[in-house]
Amino acid sequence: MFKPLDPLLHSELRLAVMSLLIGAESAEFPYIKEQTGATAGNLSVQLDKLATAGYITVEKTFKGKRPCTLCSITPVGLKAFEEYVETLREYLNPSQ
Amino acid sequence: MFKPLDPLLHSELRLAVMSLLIGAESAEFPYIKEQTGATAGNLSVQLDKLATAGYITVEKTFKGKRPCTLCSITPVGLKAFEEYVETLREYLNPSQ
DNA sequence: TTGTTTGGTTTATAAAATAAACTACTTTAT
DNA sequence: ATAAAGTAGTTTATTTTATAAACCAAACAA
Repeated sequence: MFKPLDPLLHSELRLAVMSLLIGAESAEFPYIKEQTGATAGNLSVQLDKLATAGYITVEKTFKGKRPCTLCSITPVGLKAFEEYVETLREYLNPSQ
Repeated sequence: MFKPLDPLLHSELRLAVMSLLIGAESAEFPYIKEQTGATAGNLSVQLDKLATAGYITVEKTFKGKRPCTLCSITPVGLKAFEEYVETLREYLNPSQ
Protein backbone atom coordinates (compact mmCIF):
# COMPACT_ATOMS: atom_id res chain seq x y z
CA MET A 1 0.00 0.00 0.00
CA PHE A 2 2.66 2.54 0.95
CA LYS A 3 5.58 2.64 -1.40
CA PRO A 4 8.83 3.37 0.41
CA LEU A 5 10.04 6.95 0.39
CA ASP A 6 13.53 7.52 -0.95
CA PRO A 7 15.41 7.86 2.35
CA LEU A 8 17.91 10.18 0.76
CA LEU A 9 15.24 12.69 0.00
CA HIS A 10 13.11 12.14 3.07
CA SER A 11 15.29 14.43 5.15
CA GLU A 12 14.38 17.99 5.88
CA LEU A 13 17.70 19.52 4.97
CA ARG A 14 18.41 17.41 1.90
CA LEU A 15 14.91 18.03 0.64
CA ALA A 16 15.33 21.78 1.13
CA VAL A 17 18.61 21.67 -0.77
CA MET A 18 17.02 19.81 -3.65
CA SER A 19 14.12 22.21 -3.65
CA LEU A 20 16.50 25.14 -3.90
CA LEU A 21 18.54 23.57 -6.65
CA ILE A 22 15.49 22.79 -8.74
CA GLY A 23 14.63 26.47 -8.82
CA ALA A 24 18.14 27.53 -9.78
CA GLU A 25 20.76 26.67 -12.34
CA SER A 26 23.25 26.28 -9.52
CA ALA A 27 23.84 27.60 -6.03
CA GLU A 28 26.85 28.37 -3.87
CA PHE A 29 27.45 26.78 -0.49
CA PRO A 30 26.97 29.99 1.54
CA TYR A 31 23.74 30.75 -0.26
CA ILE A 32 22.31 27.31 0.42
CA LYS A 33 23.48 27.61 4.00
CA GLU A 34 21.69 30.91 4.42
CA GLN A 35 18.49 29.84 2.70
CA THR A 36 18.17 26.60 4.62
CA GLY A 37 19.44 27.90 7.93
CA ALA A 38 21.68 24.86 8.24
CA THR A 39 25.03 24.85 9.97
CA ALA A 40 28.01 24.56 7.66
CA GLY A 41 28.93 21.16 9.05
CA ASN A 42 25.53 19.67 8.60
CA LEU A 43 25.23 21.11 5.12
CA SER A 44 28.62 19.79 4.12
CA VAL A 45 27.65 16.28 5.20
CA GLN A 46 24.27 16.35 3.49
CA LEU A 47 25.68 17.74 0.25
CA ASP A 48 28.16 14.89 0.28
CA LYS A 49 25.36 12.37 0.56
CA LEU A 50 23.43 13.91 -2.30
CA ALA A 51 26.56 14.06 -4.42
CA THR A 52 27.50 10.45 -3.65
CA ALA A 53 24.04 9.39 -4.78
CA GLY A 54 24.51 11.34 -7.98
CA TYR A 55 21.59 13.63 -7.20
CA ILE A 56 23.73 16.75 -7.34
CA THR A 57 27.16 17.77 -8.53
CA VAL A 58 29.49 19.68 -6.27
CA GLU A 59 32.05 21.67 -8.14
CA LYS A 60 34.97 23.21 -6.32
CA THR A 61 36.09 26.35 -8.04
CA PHE A 62 37.46 29.73 -7.09
CA LYS A 63 35.76 33.07 -7.02
CA GLY A 64 38.69 35.40 -7.25
CA LYS A 65 41.07 34.04 -4.65
CA ARG A 66 38.41 32.51 -2.44
CA PRO A 67 37.22 28.93 -2.71
CA CYS A 68 33.72 28.51 -4.02
CA THR A 69 31.60 25.39 -3.82
CA LEU A 70 28.98 25.31 -6.51
CA CYS A 71 26.10 22.83 -6.44
CA SER A 72 23.72 21.82 -9.19
CA ILE A 73 21.02 19.23 -9.49
CA THR A 74 21.56 16.40 -11.97
CA PRO A 75 18.99 14.74 -14.22
CA VAL A 76 19.13 11.73 -11.90
CA GLY A 77 18.44 13.99 -8.95
CA LEU A 78 15.56 15.68 -10.67
CA LYS A 79 14.00 12.34 -11.52
CA ALA A 80 14.44 11.11 -7.95
CA PHE A 81 12.85 14.26 -6.62
CA GLU A 82 9.86 13.89 -8.91
CA GLU A 83 9.42 10.27 -7.93
CA TYR A 84 9.67 11.19 -4.28
CA VAL A 85 6.95 13.79 -4.68
CA GLU A 86 4.76 11.30 -6.51
CA THR A 87 5.21 8.68 -3.81
CA LEU A 88 4.63 11.17 -1.07
CA ARG A 89 1.31 12.17 -2.59
CA GLU A 90 -0.03 8.72 -1.69
CA TYR A 91 0.70 9.46 1.93
CA LEU A 92 -0.71 12.96 1.81
CA ASN A 93 -3.97 12.29 -0.04
CA PRO A 94 -5.33 9.33 1.86
CA SER A 95 -8.36 9.32 -0.42
CA GLN A 96 -6.42 7.92 -3.37
CA MET B 1 12.44 30.38 3.69
CA PHE B 2 11.83 26.76 4.67
CA LYS B 3 9.52 26.34 7.61
CA PRO B 4 10.53 23.38 9.76
CA LEU B 5 8.67 20.15 9.19
CA ASP B 6 6.98 18.62 12.22
CA PRO B 7 9.55 15.97 13.11
CA LEU B 8 6.86 13.74 14.52
CA LEU B 9 5.18 13.50 11.17
CA HIS B 10 8.28 13.56 9.01
CA SER B 11 8.82 9.87 9.50
CA GLU B 12 7.82 7.31 6.94
CA LEU B 13 6.03 4.96 9.30
CA ARG B 14 4.32 7.57 11.44
CA LEU B 15 3.16 9.38 8.34
CA ALA B 16 1.75 6.15 6.92
CA VAL B 17 -0.07 5.49 10.17
CA MET B 18 -1.60 8.96 10.16
CA SER B 19 -2.54 8.58 6.54
CA LEU B 20 -4.34 5.32 7.30
CA LEU B 21 -6.12 6.75 10.31
CA ILE B 22 -7.37 9.75 8.40
CA GLY B 23 -9.17 7.47 5.99
CA ALA B 24 -10.74 5.38 8.74
CA GLU B 25 -12.76 5.88 11.90
CA SER B 26 -10.26 3.71 13.73
CA ALA B 27 -7.88 0.87 13.00
CA GLU B 28 -6.56 -2.14 14.87
CA PHE B 29 -2.88 -2.77 15.48
CA PRO B 30 -2.62 -5.83 13.22
CA TYR B 31 -4.36 -4.02 10.39
CA ILE B 32 -1.99 -1.07 10.61
CA LYS B 33 0.91 -3.46 10.80
CA GLU B 34 -0.20 -5.25 7.67
CA GLN B 35 -0.97 -2.12 5.69
CA THR B 36 2.28 -0.40 6.54
CA GLY B 37 4.46 -3.49 6.43
CA ALA B 38 6.05 -2.43 9.70
CA THR B 39 7.36 -4.84 12.30
CA ALA B 40 5.28 -5.02 15.47
CA GLY B 41 8.09 -3.57 17.55
CA ASN B 42 8.63 -0.59 15.35
CA LEU B 43 4.91 0.03 15.07
CA SER B 44 4.46 -0.16 18.83
CA VAL B 45 7.14 2.46 19.38
CA GLN B 46 5.83 4.82 16.73
CA LEU B 47 2.23 4.54 17.92
CA ASP B 48 3.46 5.47 21.37
CA LYS B 49 5.11 8.58 20.04
CA LEU B 50 2.00 9.64 18.17
CA ALA B 51 -0.14 8.96 21.23
CA THR B 52 2.20 10.86 23.55
CA ALA B 53 1.97 13.85 21.23
CA GLY B 54 -1.80 13.60 21.33
CA TYR B 55 -2.01 12.94 17.60
CA ILE B 56 -3.79 9.62 18.08
CA THR B 57 -5.55 7.74 20.83
CA VAL B 58 -4.67 4.15 21.58
CA GLU B 59 -7.43 2.22 23.25
CA LYS B 60 -6.76 -1.19 24.74
CA THR B 61 -9.85 -3.33 24.57
CA PHE B 62 -10.71 -6.95 24.02
CA LYS B 63 -12.16 -8.63 21.01
CA GLY B 64 -13.62 -11.73 22.57
CA LYS B 65 -10.77 -13.06 24.67
CA ARG B 66 -7.99 -11.51 22.65
CA PRO B 67 -6.46 -8.16 23.37
CA CYS B 68 -7.19 -5.55 20.77
CA THR B 69 -5.40 -2.25 20.34
CA LEU B 70 -7.55 0.28 18.60
CA CYS B 71 -6.10 3.51 17.22
CA SER B 72 -7.84 6.68 16.11
CA ILE B 73 -6.69 10.07 14.98
CA THR B 74 -7.52 13.04 17.20
CA PRO B 75 -8.50 16.55 16.09
CA VAL B 76 -5.03 17.70 17.18
CA GLY B 77 -3.50 15.00 15.01
CA LEU B 78 -5.60 15.94 12.04
CA LYS B 79 -4.62 19.56 12.37
CA ALA B 80 -0.94 18.66 12.67
CA PHE B 81 -1.20 16.48 9.59
CA GLU B 82 -2.80 19.25 7.58
CA GLU B 83 -0.16 21.73 8.67
CA TYR B 84 2.56 19.26 7.81
CA VAL B 85 1.14 18.83 4.32
CA GLU B 86 0.91 22.58 3.88
CA THR B 87 4.50 23.10 4.97
CA LEU B 88 5.73 20.26 2.81
CA ARG B 89 4.17 21.83 -0.25
CA GLU B 90 6.70 24.64 0.00
CA TYR B 91 9.45 22.10 -0.37
CA LEU B 92 7.74 20.22 -3.18
CA ASN B 93 6.68 23.13 -5.40
CA PRO B 94 9.88 25.13 -5.60
CA SER B 95 8.09 27.65 -7.81
CA GLN B 96 6.05 29.11 -4.95
C1' DT C 1 51.49 40.88 12.11
C1' DT C 2 47.99 39.48 14.53
C1' DG C 3 43.25 39.17 14.94
C1' DT C 4 38.96 38.28 12.26
C1' DT C 5 36.17 36.63 8.68
C1' DT C 6 35.11 33.35 5.00
C1' DG C 7 34.55 28.80 3.48
C1' DG C 8 34.46 25.01 4.44
C1' DT C 9 35.78 19.60 6.60
C1' DT C 10 36.21 16.28 10.19
C1' DT C 11 34.86 14.24 14.21
C1' DA C 12 32.00 13.59 18.17
C1' DT C 13 27.41 13.42 20.15
C1' DA C 14 22.49 13.12 20.26
C1' DA C 15 18.36 11.45 18.40
C1' DA C 16 15.74 8.41 15.61
C1' DA C 17 14.59 4.23 13.28
C1' DT C 18 14.68 -0.49 13.28
C1' DA C 19 15.13 -5.16 14.57
C1' DA C 20 15.72 -8.76 17.82
C1' DA C 21 14.34 -10.76 21.90
C1' DC C 22 10.95 -11.38 25.08
C1' DT C 23 6.14 -11.64 27.57
C1' DA C 24 1.49 -13.07 27.94
C1' DC C 25 -2.15 -15.20 26.48
C1' DT C 26 -5.08 -18.20 23.06
C1' DT C 27 -5.99 -21.71 19.94
C1' DT C 28 -5.10 -26.04 17.89
C1' DA C 29 -3.39 -30.63 17.66
C1' DT C 30 -2.12 -34.98 20.20
C1' DA D 1 -4.46 -32.62 29.64
C1' DT D 2 -0.66 -30.76 27.59
C1' DA D 3 2.61 -29.46 24.15
C1' DA D 4 3.21 -26.79 20.04
C1' DA D 5 2.05 -22.98 17.39
C1' DG D 6 -0.07 -18.63 16.68
C1' DT D 7 -1.63 -13.86 18.04
C1' DA D 8 -0.78 -9.46 20.01
C1' DG D 9 1.88 -6.89 21.38
C1' DT D 10 6.21 -4.55 24.62
C1' DT D 11 10.92 -3.86 25.87
C1' DT D 12 15.52 -3.50 24.91
C1' DA D 13 19.49 -3.37 22.08
C1' DT D 14 21.63 -2.08 17.78
C1' DT D 15 22.20 0.51 13.78
C1' DT D 16 21.57 4.50 11.23
C1' DT D 17 20.89 9.30 10.76
C1' DA D 18 21.00 14.01 11.96
C1' DT D 19 23.24 17.54 14.13
C1' DA D 20 26.56 20.28 16.34
C1' DA D 21 31.03 21.25 18.00
C1' DA D 22 35.67 21.54 17.03
C1' DC D 23 38.91 22.26 13.84
C1' DC D 24 41.73 23.90 9.56
C1' DA D 25 43.42 26.91 5.86
C1' DA D 26 43.40 30.86 3.31
C1' DA D 27 42.32 35.77 2.80
C1' DC D 28 41.35 40.24 4.45
C1' DA D 29 41.44 44.14 7.70
C1' DA D 30 43.57 46.90 11.41
